[in-house]
Amino acid sequence: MGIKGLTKLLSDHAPGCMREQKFESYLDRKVAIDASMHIYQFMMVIGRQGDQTLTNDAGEVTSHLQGMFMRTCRMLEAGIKPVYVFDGKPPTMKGGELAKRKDKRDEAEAALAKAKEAGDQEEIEKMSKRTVRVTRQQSQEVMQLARLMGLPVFEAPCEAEASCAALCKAGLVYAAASEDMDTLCFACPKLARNLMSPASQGKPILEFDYEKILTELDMTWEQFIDVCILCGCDYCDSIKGVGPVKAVSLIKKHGNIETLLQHLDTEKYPVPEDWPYKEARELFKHPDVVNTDGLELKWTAPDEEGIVAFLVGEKQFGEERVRNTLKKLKAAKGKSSQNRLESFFGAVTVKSSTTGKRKE
DNA sequence: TCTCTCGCCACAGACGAG
DNA sequence: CCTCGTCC
DNA sequence: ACGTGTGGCGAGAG
Repeated sequence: MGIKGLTKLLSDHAPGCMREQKFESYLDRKVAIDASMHIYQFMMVIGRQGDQTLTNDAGEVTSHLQGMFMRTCRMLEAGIKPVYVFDGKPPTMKGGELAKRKDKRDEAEAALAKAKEAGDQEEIEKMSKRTVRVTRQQSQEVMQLARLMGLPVFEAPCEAEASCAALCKAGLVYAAASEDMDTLCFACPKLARNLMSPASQGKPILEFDYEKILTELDMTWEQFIDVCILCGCDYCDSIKGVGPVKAVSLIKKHGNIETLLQHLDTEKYPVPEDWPYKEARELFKHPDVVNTDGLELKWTAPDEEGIVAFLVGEKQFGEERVRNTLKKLKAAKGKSSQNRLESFFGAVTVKSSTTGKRKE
């Protein structure tokens, strides 16, 4: 997923749309998150040895729950209020892209089988990462966990990113937190990247401001979408020889893809046959999303016993570990509201930002 | 020579004990 | 600080 | 039962 080279394009042509933010500034902020993407990544990485993952005795994979439980706790601990949005059905337009990926997967599966024969551990690990799948049941388990933790949860009718953008447009969340630049094509007012990286890499949060993108590029929404389609998106092929640089200059010159096509040297730059750029544009402009009319988002306290029953009872997590994690969460809750009060009354005491030692 | 695109590769969590 | 083993 | 994003590097075309 994504628009090829869009990050670099924006930092070249619209640097003002990007702003670094402190992690602390997200205290008490609501953000929409594409949960499916996170699940997918956890499945690839957590508890891996060869092609093994974390499982309970019944052989059910638990890597996704381990990852999501920890990450959700970290967010709540930091005072962030996440909404999880899950992917629905993929748009039919992804067909072409899909076929390609299936081929790649089949290749990886063959390579995996071969590596197993040969007992090549390194190759097994590499290939098994490329054949990861997230089942419907696994997604639903994460939904169940998220609800137990008191978060609002949505199943998007189609792509999760589009619904995240819709929640943001409706003012229900401050930003969509995603690594996927597609989100901006849906006119999402604010996109936050690296939201969870302070722990992993120490990168600051990077915000993209949609209005500033249009202002600095001096383009309309439609023109920006056309640039993204030319750069290369999931919905259709792009023109060979045209990348981010030419995409911007061509749209600046001609205004839209239709006009551009009339002037393009199709000898040098062959346009794909049956190129459905109009349909792609339509998907960005009018995606199928959750209905936000009269919608209210509510966060409630985690249901500790419910979580224990699920994770410990069914999935064989260590009870002490689970309860400990939830305890830390409770403690942090008091602290974060205290911070909020302090800043409300003007007592700006942001001190221990680096090493959070517990108080004596 | 420089610019741009493309293809191939690598990589990806979070915790806590020591 | 870090590396490394473990999480299920 | 659909499935990534990113950066780096070198090749090749213009």
